[in-house]
Amino acid sequence: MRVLLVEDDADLSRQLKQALGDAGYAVDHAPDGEEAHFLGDTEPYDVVVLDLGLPKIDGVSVLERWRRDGKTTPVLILTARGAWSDKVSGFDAGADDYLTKPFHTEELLARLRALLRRSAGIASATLSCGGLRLDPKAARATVNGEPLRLTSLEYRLLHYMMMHQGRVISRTELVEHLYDQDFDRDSNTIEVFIGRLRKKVGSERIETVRGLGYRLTPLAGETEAA
Amino acid sequence: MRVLLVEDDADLSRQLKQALGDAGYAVDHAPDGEEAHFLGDTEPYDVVVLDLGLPKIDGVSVLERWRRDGKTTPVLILTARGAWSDKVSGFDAGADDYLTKPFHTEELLARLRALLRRSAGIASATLSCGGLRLDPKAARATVNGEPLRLTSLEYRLLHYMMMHQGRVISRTELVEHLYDQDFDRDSNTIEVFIGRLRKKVGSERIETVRGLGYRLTPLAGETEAA
DNA sequence: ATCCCGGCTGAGCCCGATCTGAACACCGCG
DNA sequence: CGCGGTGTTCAGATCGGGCTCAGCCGGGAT
Repeated sequence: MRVLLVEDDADLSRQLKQALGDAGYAVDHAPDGEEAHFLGDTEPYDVVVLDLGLPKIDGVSVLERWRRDGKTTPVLILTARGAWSDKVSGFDAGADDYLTKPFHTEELLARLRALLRRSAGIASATLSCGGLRLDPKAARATVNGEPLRLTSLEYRLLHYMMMHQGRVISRTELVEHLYDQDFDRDSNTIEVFIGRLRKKVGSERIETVRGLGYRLTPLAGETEAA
Repeated sequence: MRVLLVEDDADLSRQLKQALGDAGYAVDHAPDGEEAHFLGDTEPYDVVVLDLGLPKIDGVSVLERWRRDGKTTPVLILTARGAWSDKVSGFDAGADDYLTKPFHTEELLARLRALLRRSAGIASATLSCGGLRLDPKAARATVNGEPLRLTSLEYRLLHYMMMHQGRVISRTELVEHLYDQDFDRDSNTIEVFIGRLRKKVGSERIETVRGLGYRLTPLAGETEAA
């Protein structure tokens, strides 16, 4: 999952970037509204954390522009304590959730998980695909109850695929959502990781669709229990 | 589906051509307005991606000429960031959608899908013909709920036929929409693929109209559920 | 009844897409 | 500085699918 963090305070930015990274997100940071608008326009984020008090262009305007342009990416806004009106205008502009500063990092992470879940149209907190389970909160995955030992990238790959199971996902799309901005395009890393993941979750669960990408599906005999 | 990509920047062209190809389109590329106008006039594209900043003849003029000549092919224009006026004149000239550079490939693909869907006058995201279903987003087709295992060309063929079901489609038309410019005309590939497709979806669904082409129809007993 | 022509089909070639094992580069750590 | 664990690169092996070919079939015209 890839997140855009829009925050001008350097300390807080550093801290959040660290926390989000630890939580397994690929993070891009924009220190002002201009940069934020540009990045949001350019890169395919899964979710945005947007501070409303920003230099150059303020947060609400950025959000309004994105929505006017038809972007539906879920956005969580950060407001100062007591800045009630900010919160309202933020929602009017199309925010999906908010958090007032100061807040606990944990809470931010929890809300982000909820947003991602909602945006993927998934109800329950843990993702499942046949005998495969993934709990974003604990960053833990199991096959038929057996815990899986996944590396960070393997986990992120699986997470993304589970959020988009049933549909073909191109290598390009994977690269764009697993890594932040600068990444060498023509590399076969994704293929290698798909291979490694297959060894761990069972090859049959990840189907390759020649010329298009990969698709995660429950095994033939498995019933899909939501 | 066949798309004309009009873009002068060599790097971007290569990248987009790749991405569009990956997404299953047959792509022709025109590096300048003259070539664009010629190709658009000559070949039957399903959709056009048109950069407005072009050498020789500029994009807006090309678009204007096409529209004046009565072409209704959906056109998506690419504009430079902040080139507000370009976007406006593009719309005035008859563009169906726009995207400002730089943009994300996925978004381009999504918009193209939307355009194609709109242009075929089909509301739902999935095409259906009796017990046959095709979901372009997931790149997946089913017969009576059973998923079909289709190769890339089989899928494209079926996709095109479903978008024009009920009508006779000539081999020539198929060739023109499934392949890019240079394709050996007197080849029986289409027949071969029609054959393969019949084996997978049921021969009766694809009727041969001798001397004219093929027609995709629901089976006799099937009611067409939209 | 035969012939002709368009259409159908099975087999097989060939190339590029994909996979895979192993080596290499990094990094944090003791 | 050596080590374990990760991510990335590389090169060769493998595999699948698009295309061609040659021969068969069936309908309509003569």
